[in-house]
Amino acid sequence: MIAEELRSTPQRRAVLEVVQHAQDHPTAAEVLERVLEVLPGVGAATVYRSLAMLVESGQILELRLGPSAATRYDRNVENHDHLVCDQCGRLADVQVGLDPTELLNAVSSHHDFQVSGFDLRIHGRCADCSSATSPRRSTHA
Amino acid sequence: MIAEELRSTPQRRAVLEVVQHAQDHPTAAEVLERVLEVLPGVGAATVYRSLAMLVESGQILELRLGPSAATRYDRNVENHDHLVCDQCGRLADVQVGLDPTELLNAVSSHHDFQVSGFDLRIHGRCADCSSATSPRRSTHA
DNA sequence: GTAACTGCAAACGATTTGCAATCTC
DNA sequence: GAGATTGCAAATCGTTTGCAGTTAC
Repeated sequence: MIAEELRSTPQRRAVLEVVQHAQDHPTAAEVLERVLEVLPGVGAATVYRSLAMLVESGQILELRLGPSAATRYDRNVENHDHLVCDQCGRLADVQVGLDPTELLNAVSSHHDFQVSGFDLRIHGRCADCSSATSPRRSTHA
Repeated sequence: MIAEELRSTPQRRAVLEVVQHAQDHPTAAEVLERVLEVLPGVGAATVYRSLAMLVESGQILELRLGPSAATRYDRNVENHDHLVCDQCGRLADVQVGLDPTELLNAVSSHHDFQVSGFDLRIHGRCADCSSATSPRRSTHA
């Protein structure tokens, strides 16, 4: 029952570094790619394990889109929301500035649910996809 | 360039029926299971294809949670939000009553993004998981 | 009649896991 | 030195795809 200690290894530091410095929302594969530039030889499994650990400890966020799309990771832990293009799957951060603290508290008591946070996804079409003539197939679902 | 017609088949009707009558948020596998009770012999691929089609035509919603969690489907297309238990992955609908129409409009113009809708996910721990002594591993992430 | 749809099985891609060697505390 | 962590490879699992036969319109 003793809490396992979380060790600081070069791999974990590199993964965190990569995600925190990313300007986009990289997939695990992209994170691996970038980590490899700094720490050649790192295994994919290690990256997956590190990402899971960072998500669990709240240092980064994970975002899933369509059924067969890879999970993406987000450095920004500040309250912010996401713009999701349903057409091409592109992801962007937005600051909507919602503060539904009261609502969340209400939900919490009404539903016997311990709220830890929330995530607002705004769906639609990005500029590029809006201009496309007749959208039909979606990348993300 | 002629729009393909969408045919009404017993399989598609069954899939829609199952999702619309579900009280929970079934995965594709669960939908298949239930469809099989009514239409023995249906193939998994058909269920996946039907679900994708229903999502695309806006008749049902799809929800993805953790990295290796199966996509779940939601019959409720009305504006509503979700309670996501980070511990066991359980999902529940909530009516938070947010109406960020103005915010969304602002986002739309600020970001050159055509908003079609939004999805608020409230994370935390459900009653069952809250009572558990020391939560450690998460089902969904 | 014909194009769309189905079921099957194989293919895929993302993620996870088992394990021996290695490294951190 | 003990136990956590790593890298590799194999295993999983959800989802997609190719194709020949079938069906809806």
